Amino acid sequence: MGIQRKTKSLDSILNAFGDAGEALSVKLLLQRLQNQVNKTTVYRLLEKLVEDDVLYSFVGVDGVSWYARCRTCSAGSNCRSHPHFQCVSCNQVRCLQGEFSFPVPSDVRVTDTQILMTGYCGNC
Amino acid sequence: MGIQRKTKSLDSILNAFGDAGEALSVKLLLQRLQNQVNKTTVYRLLEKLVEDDVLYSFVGVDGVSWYARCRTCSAGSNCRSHPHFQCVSCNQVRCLQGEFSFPVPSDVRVTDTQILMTGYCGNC
DNA sequence: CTGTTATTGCAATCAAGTTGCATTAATTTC
DNA sequence: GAAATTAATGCAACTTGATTGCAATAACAG
Repeated sequence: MGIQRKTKSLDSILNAFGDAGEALSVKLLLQRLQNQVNKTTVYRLLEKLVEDDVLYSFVGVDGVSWYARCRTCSAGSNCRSHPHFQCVSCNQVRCLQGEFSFPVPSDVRVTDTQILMTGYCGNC
Repeated sequence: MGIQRKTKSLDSILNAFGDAGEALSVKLLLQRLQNQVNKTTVYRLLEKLVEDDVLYSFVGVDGVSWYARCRTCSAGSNCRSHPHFQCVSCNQVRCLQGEFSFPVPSDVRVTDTQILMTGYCGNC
């Protein structure tokens, strides 16, 4: 159903993401919000924001979901399918640019592609 | 530390995977083993088998781990980095072949790449 | 066969994520 | 601006995938 009302929680969450295109997990987000917003509310708002294409989400190596607002993708384009890098040491996630295409079997219909590279970031 | 003793549980698990290169989650595996092997044991053996490069693992769309023995990759090669397809309807996972390469930022060191395509399989 | 120690099973626990429900607060209508 | 409507919130309880401690069991080396 998407976002319908402009609330304080919504504002806090969007602010937390900033403009850097940084990816956040719910855990990180809650820390950053200093638990001023309830966990359940965060999950629900994130879900709606993804639905509204304001954020997109993907699953990290550890099975945890990450959320980000992509600065390089315009509203309509499918920003769910660009590659991400996650550091196995500090867990930080970074969005990467990049074009790609894959050979796909004829009997499957692909709607989404996730590319997750893992390794060590510059600091680790 | 890897596998050190040949046990019944180990045998059952390896049999469950068969030679088809099919990917299994712990849940599926336990069903297939009809719970003859303890959940904890399954997790521990899977971990060791991945360590020994007998199996490899990756994370599905829902954050659940999947395990598979790849028939197309030889022992030494990095079979962790080939693409997978997961059906969003029946959740089945299929290993795909395919070459790929991506531009990577210079300050990160990539050790692993996961490519997960999602959509609808032939049956769904 | 016996001793060593890897492996196993169980119960308890952890963490991510979800749900039901009563309360609160945006927004609409007048 | 006040009242009514209903989306959004917070809390507690719960679900599920995965992990851990520990005592019992079973590979296997000698």
